[in-house]
Amino acid sequence: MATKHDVTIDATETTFRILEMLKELDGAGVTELATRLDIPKSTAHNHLVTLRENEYVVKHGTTYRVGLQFLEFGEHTRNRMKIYDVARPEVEALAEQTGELANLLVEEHGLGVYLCRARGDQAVRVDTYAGMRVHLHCTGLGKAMLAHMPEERVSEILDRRGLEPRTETTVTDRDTLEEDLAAIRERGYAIDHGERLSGLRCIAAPVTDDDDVAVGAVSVSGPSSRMKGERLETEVPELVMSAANVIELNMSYS
Amino acid sequence: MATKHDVTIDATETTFRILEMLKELDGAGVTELATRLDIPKSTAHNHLVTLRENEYVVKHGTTYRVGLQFLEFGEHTRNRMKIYDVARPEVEALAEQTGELANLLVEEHGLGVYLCRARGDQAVRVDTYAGMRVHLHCTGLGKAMLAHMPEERVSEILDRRGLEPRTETTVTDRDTLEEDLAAIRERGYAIDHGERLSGLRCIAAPVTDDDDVAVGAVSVSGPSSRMKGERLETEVPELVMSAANVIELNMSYS
DNA sequence: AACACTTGTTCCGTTCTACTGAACGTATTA
DNA sequence: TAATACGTTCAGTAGAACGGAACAAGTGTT
Repeated sequence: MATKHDVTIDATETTFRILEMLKELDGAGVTELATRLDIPKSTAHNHLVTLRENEYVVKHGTTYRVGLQFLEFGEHTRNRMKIYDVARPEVEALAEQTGELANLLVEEHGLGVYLCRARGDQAVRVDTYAGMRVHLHCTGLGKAMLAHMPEERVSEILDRRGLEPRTETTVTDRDTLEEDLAAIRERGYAIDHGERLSGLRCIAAPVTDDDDVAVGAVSVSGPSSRMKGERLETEVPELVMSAANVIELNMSYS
Repeated sequence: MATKHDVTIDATETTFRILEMLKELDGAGVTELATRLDIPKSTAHNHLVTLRENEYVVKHGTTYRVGLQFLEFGEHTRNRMKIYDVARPEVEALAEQTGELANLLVEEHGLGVYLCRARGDQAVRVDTYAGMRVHLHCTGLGKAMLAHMPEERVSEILDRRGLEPRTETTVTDRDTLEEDLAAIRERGYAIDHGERLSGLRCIAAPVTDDDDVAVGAVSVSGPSSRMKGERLETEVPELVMSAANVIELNMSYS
């Protein structure tokens, strides 16, 4: 009898499995897709034809690729987010003031999603890009947000996404994380000592709504060699918190 | 017997119809979607549940919205395009040199897709954004590309997409367009006298591959008041063409 | 130049599933 | 409290997605 009442639509799911695989492989042919996903060639083919006719996929010769329509989708939804509109200039200002890399993160489905980033003169080259998803527990940005979420939501997220270690400094223990979050609430900003990428320090402040619930976070990150002493303790934190503050104000009044 | 052999998958198509509608409405409830798309509530609901479980859609209270996963998709595919990598710095340089708005366009499914843009100090505020799709015949960028495409491909595109007028200066006649394209080939760049947006002039140069087929185009656009005389005739065209040239070279060798 | 191999595409029968429309539960408003 | 509007659940059925094999088209090899 399988699973009682599963309202989920299989055809749609295989379509997206195909799209994800196409993205991962950066283009592929029918046969390769079919074998990788363990579906008949004809099924893969039908889905690809459907996607192409609706202009979500392009076909160069014999290989199919993900099309740019998704860029339209993504850009469109991002542009309609108020926090993006408001925060972008502040993130750019942060990058310029510090010379480092500045980021904006929001939460979705229990994961962090980078909305935008700006590079200062000295900014490190790291792997982050707009749209990228990360676990919340292993970034300063994520911890800043977790610190300002209802307790039940936090444990719901941690249950679902776990506390996988990424580097040697990643917090993998629930109690330790809880202490960390308390400290963040106390001092107003979060620090990340290479918890996702070793050697990269990150200072992040939450952006909260009127009920003090996080709707996002902004950060400045740079190499440990530069992020230390007075700069790490007061200078950058103050800039980041003030940026978050400006964003909060502009979110309320407009 | 309906339509002989239609391999297209209906479920997938309704899923995307829902997504498009969600995008258009900037979020909606089950009932609203169902009535707008003329499908049963339960159908809409099932699709939405599927989309949410796969994290393509978010649900705030009673309204569903398009999620940020598509941003990931779009950004990812854009970043993997060589022309984007190569052209972005050149587009930024163009914006700085001219103080105006600079753009990069590619073609997909017979439409132009903006890949990136950069704003100079004086840059006008227009509606273009990355991922946006436009008809090729009514922009300088599009005409620059059409001028360097196989004849059959051009007529295929025009047949499919038509020559809809957007402003009073839009070229709507096939022969006139053909003359226009010949002139573009001759002089090396395209001019757009407010053919998509009145008052906006645009100078665009094609980026071609080794076979002289367009793979994209770059442009500078500004208000007619500033784009005239020497600047319109030689200064900006030279900058744009030289940028296109640099991009072509960097595309071949790397 | 013919062959073997791989690719994408087409075909058709069958099973399973996506759709339907009504009923249910729940929240919001009068 | 009643009534409206909403999202959600339910079960039956028509029909569509799937599966496997056959076909076509191209590629590289012998």
